[in-house]
Amino acid sequence: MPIRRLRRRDLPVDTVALARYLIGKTVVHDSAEGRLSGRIVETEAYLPDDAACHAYRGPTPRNGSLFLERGRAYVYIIYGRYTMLNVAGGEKGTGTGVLIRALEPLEGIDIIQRNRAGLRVTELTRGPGRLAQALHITKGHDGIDLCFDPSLWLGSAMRAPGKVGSSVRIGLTVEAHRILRFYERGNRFVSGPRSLSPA
DNA sequence: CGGCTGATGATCT
DNA sequence: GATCATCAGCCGG
Repeated sequence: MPIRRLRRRDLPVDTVALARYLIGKTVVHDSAEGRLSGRIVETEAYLPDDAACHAYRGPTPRNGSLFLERGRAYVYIIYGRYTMLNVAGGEKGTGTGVLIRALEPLEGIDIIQRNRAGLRVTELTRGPGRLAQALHITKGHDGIDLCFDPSLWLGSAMRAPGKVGSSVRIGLTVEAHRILRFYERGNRFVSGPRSLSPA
């Protein structure tokens, strides 16, 4: 299966549908060191009526990318050190998106490991902070168009996704009951406690 | 494996 | 000044 760039019209407008759609798809970073890529195995949806969504209280300098057309990257830093990659969703101006929570490494694992000595392969891209570090994604990518950017982009599935499970989202203190997290069942690169992600 | 905790700085009020 | 869409390290079972 050759990889193909996802077009904007491929992306479902509904954010929950987008979060499910992205399972199995590919994140590609054609970096100066070579191609770094991974298969998306876990996502979370953040909705307009959702107090956990960064856009919930309206636009600010940080969250502006969530209000762009779907397929734009929303990249921000949490806890002063971890970078989070999101895909903006919905119609332009809505303020909604999907957090990429875990990847299965595809290409560039040697480059990734060179910078993360001592970490097991399964730890490299398990979790949103880790995957951004592994693929060398930085706040400089905030706002770029993942449907057109030459360096960071979304690709078609290299392998068809397995069954998709769902659960509450991880790490939230508000809206903690909503079932808006999606993951590929049985995939060992999925983050969080095993009890949240039954095969 | 699961649970707990401290680190750490950008962001917003 | 408070709040975090997290993680690594450490400990117990």
